[in-house]
Amino acid sequence: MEPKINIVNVVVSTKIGDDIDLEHVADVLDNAEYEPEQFPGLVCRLNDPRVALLIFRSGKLNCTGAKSKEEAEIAIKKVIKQLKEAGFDIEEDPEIKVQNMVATAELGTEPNLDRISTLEGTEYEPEQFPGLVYRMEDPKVVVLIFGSGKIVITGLKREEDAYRALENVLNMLKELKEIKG
Amino acid sequence: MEPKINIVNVVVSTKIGDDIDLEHVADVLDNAEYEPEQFPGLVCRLNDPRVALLIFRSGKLNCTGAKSKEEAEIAIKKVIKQLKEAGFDIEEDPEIKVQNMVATAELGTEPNLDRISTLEGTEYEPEQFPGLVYRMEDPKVVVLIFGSGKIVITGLKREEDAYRALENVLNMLKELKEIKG
DNA sequence: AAAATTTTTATTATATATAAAAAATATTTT
DNA sequence: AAAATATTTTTTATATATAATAAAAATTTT
Repeated sequence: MEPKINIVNVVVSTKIGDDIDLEHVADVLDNAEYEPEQFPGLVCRLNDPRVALLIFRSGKLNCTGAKSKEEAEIAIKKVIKQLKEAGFDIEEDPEIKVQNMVATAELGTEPNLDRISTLEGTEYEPEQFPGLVYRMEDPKVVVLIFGSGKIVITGLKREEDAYRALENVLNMLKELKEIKG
Repeated sequence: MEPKINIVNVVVSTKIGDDIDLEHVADVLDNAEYEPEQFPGLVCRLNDPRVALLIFRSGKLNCTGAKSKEEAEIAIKKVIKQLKEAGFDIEEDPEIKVQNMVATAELGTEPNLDRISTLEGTEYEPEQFPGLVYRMEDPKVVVLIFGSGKIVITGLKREEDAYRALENVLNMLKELKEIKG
């Protein structure tokens, strides 16, 4: 039985133009919110795919909330189409880079967080936050481990690293004799 | 369609004896916790029915967490049986009084809490607590109204008052034109 | 004399912590 | 004054606590 990894959030960035008039964009994009004194980026929310896009005056763009890089690309294409139709000078097929992914997984056992917290690279303050924070070196990600056995892996650039990170956590539990080898 | 009321908690009180040695009770009752410097009552938790009983030196007893008066009675009978078997001088069939009931219900609409908060008898401080507090005069209960349309009625002595309280809230919404009359 | 202690229960917003990009502003350190 | 961080926003899973409500009991503290 293969360990199951669920990608729950993908953050990507790209560049769709130069010196974009965000006030103008706010008028032509229907789900746009632009409050420059609060944040320099314009926020645009799509329902399908369900994501949030941040567009900056520089032409740089972030997309958050997608379940895959492909989903983020579809969302970005949608916004590009709308902006081109409104007459903006926009890059049609920009290079999209994954900046972060968040994954969830299950350990299949209920770990003793107090025992794990004796290891290096871990932080565990249950009255501040119920999850143990494990900063892994290779792959360079952060894993949140919960008493339920559920874990959250974040800081991912590639999906395959989620499997390596989960393997590392399982091996760590074996060494702590939390799981039979 | 009849409005649906769910009784989620019933608190009852009774008196099962006089001058009870709680230290002794703590020894013979298996799920008992007795920490007199923390609280003068002995706490006993049952799994079936799932309730908590507080027993006091005076012989007075509270039962919380039951879903009905009958469930509370069954729980109390169970504890009485155990205490009698341990040799305590205990009342076998004491009078049980409902002191409080908590009910939940649904309004069937998502109310505007800000508008309701203009009415007398209401308190609404969303950053302190998300529910609006409505102190009703007749029946004398407190209703918590949430933005989801779910409500909590507490301070109930009789189940029928829950229906009257719900009716009152629905009428109030009609007058505020939150619901079509 | 009044308030806190404990127990139960539904309700739900918010805070807590994690990573990452973007750019503008606000502190902080040099 | 200049350079260097920190905060702002967005998303997402995870899971705790806390906020307020009523009621009884008896003890301690205010």
